[in-house]
Amino acid sequence: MERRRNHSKKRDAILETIRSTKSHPSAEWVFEQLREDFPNLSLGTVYRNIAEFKESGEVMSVAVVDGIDRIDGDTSPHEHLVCTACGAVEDLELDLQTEAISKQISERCGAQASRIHLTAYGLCRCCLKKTN
Amino acid sequence: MERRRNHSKKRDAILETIRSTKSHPSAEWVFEQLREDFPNLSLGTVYRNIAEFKESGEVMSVAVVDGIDRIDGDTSPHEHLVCTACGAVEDLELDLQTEAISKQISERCGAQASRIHLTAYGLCRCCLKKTN
DNA sequence: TAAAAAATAGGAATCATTCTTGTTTTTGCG
DNA sequence: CGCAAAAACAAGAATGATTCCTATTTTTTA
Repeated sequence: MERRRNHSKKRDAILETIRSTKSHPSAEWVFEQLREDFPNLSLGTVYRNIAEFKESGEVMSVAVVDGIDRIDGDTSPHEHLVCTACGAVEDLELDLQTEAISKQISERCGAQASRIHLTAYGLCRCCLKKTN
Repeated sequence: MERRRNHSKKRDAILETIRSTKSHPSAEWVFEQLREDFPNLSLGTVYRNIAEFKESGEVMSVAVVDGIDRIDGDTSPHEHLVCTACGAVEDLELDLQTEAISKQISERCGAQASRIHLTAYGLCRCCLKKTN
């Protein structure tokens, strides 16, 4: 039951902004980035479009840091590090056997996993340096 | 700088309730469970104590499902399944090489991971049956 | 038992997110 | 083109989980 979507400059810009960063932004951050190009952009529009992107699978949320949802425009399988000091969310590329994990879940629990998220919590390189 | 903690029946009961379930409850759920034994219990007290348990490492949050924080009184290393249909959070026991993963993170990113969370999203056994 | 410290109840405040409504933009069509 | 229907939007109100505040109660200490 796909609803037809009209073209929208703002929606395109929102998706482009999300895709062009590796910062795993919040809705607020996306909004701030676009404020210059679209002075009358509404934060609600950013939230609404992000929700739609999530439904269509173009964007996924990867973490909730300090109560704020952080999203990723890269939906290919990869993992994340959440820095418990500065709140940064970074990409990881581990050799995670997601197939084997899904199989284990199916066999042991009778459940069907559609996505496997691995999130490491700790100190990013920057914050680790500062503790020395 | 550990603050001295007095003894408190309610705090003990809150921790016991959290530890005695595998449902990975919300604060609200814990509150409801204790309402019978402590008719004048305050939801704020549950939140405050959960926050303290998190700080002391006795409890950890394992997922945010539909905007609600879900906690676990079992802080031993294990993984979770979040059912995208009914919102249940279940324990998994996978053969995850967390040591090797932490090592990879350190070598590739220079970061120091203190916890590795693996969360699978999909259909639990019950909800999977219903889709047949 | 009395004062000091800690914990709580109750309710107000916060704040990310969602919803509502009136307006603007886009699209399809004559 | 010009116009009506559909979709998208701005602005701000509403929601709801969580946190904060303060007066009261419980626990500890001596």
